[in-house]
Amino acid sequence: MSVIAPPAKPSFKAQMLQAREEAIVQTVNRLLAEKGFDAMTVDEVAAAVGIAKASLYKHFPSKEDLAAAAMVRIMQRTQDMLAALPADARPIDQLRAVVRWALQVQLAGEMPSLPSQNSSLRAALMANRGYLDRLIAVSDRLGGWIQAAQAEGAINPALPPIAVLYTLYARACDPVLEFLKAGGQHSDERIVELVLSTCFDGLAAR
Amino acid sequence: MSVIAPPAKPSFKAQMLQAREEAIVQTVNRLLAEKGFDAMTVDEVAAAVGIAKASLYKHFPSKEDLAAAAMVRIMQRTQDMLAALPADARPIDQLRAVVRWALQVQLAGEMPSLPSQNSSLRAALMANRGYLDRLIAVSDRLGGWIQAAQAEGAINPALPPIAVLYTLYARACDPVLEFLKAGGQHSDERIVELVLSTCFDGLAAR
DNA sequence: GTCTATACTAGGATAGAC
DNA sequence: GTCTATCCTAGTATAGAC
Repeated sequence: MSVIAPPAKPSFKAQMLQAREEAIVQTVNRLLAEKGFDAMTVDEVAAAVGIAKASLYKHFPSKEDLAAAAMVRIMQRTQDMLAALPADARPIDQLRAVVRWALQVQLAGEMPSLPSQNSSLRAALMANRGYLDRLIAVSDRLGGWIQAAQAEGAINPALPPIAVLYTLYARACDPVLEFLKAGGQHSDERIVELVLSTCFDGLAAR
Repeated sequence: MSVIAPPAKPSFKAQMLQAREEAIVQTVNRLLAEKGFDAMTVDEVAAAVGIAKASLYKHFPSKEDLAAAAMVRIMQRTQDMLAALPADARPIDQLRAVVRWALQVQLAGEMPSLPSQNSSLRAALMANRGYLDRLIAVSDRLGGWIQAAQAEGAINPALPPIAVLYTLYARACDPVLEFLKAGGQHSDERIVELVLSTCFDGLAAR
């Protein structure tokens, strides 16, 4: 141990480092949303960030770790978003707000798609404590609202809560948004409301 | 032109050829459902069929053509299924029957996932007449039922028909089924009914 | 920690004999 | 039309100088 006391604030150099890493992760997040893990190449990431590929590997030991960092980031953003919700709203409204936010993130091109079952990314994520902890925290929060909403009859009580949870996650990455946006006939706000409507109210008329 | 008249029936050799190609396409279809286009390798296909990779390329000029053949096949199966529906049912019931069938196909591991926006497969499909024609035919059929169902108030008339159509296509590949199946808590029949319910009736209680 | 240059591998596609 | 053997590109990862 050094006798010199460490500085209370991170050094300028460390701040630069962290800023660079944040820029990298942000780029990866966007590319994951655009093309998915397999189609995204490390060359591409390096070019977009504006550094050499070898430099990337000084920050992250593999492509999987690179992507995992972006996945941790989006889960963290989700947790932050949940924490910022007004605590006194009805559970069903909390859930609608969460889904609305996720749809907006997706339309902004910032929502990485769900890693497919046998992707090497899936294995990396399931071994990543930072990711798993956040995923569980988010799921617990949503699960609480789901059960509360079912108890007060705002969500169909015949549905297993886990099925509702999966449905919400899936809607956050729903390809329908991409299709509707490509059609170009509706504004982003309208697309969000359409998908929200089909998710909570279904296709059938009430 | 030969003076000899061609045989009215395809030769034994031609039948063998077609049978082999059908076996190939069936294998490709299964692998596309399991892993998707990018993760599926041609080596894998060849091994599963039990022939050399070079032989595959005698039948199909590229990996994209291989996959396209499987996509044409699933669209053809869809058309056949539509043709077999009783003509006198209500439009909403026709739509429910189609989605139920698609969900069953997915649970059977025979539904290739939607090709993502920038996949090389997408380009190949959009240049493939056999695929496009079938896609359009199916979409027209479904579109007719959607509008009829809206006219009689069985589907929410506030939804643009195209949004309903995209939603139905997306549900046919919904990752929720995979998740619920992996959970192992529900039978296949129950999973189908759950997803059908969330699709048509939504999450909110009636 | 950044770079240039390179090693290594997976995977799509082809040559050429039979 | 099937095979074995090979080519070639793309893409992950690393070496080594500064």
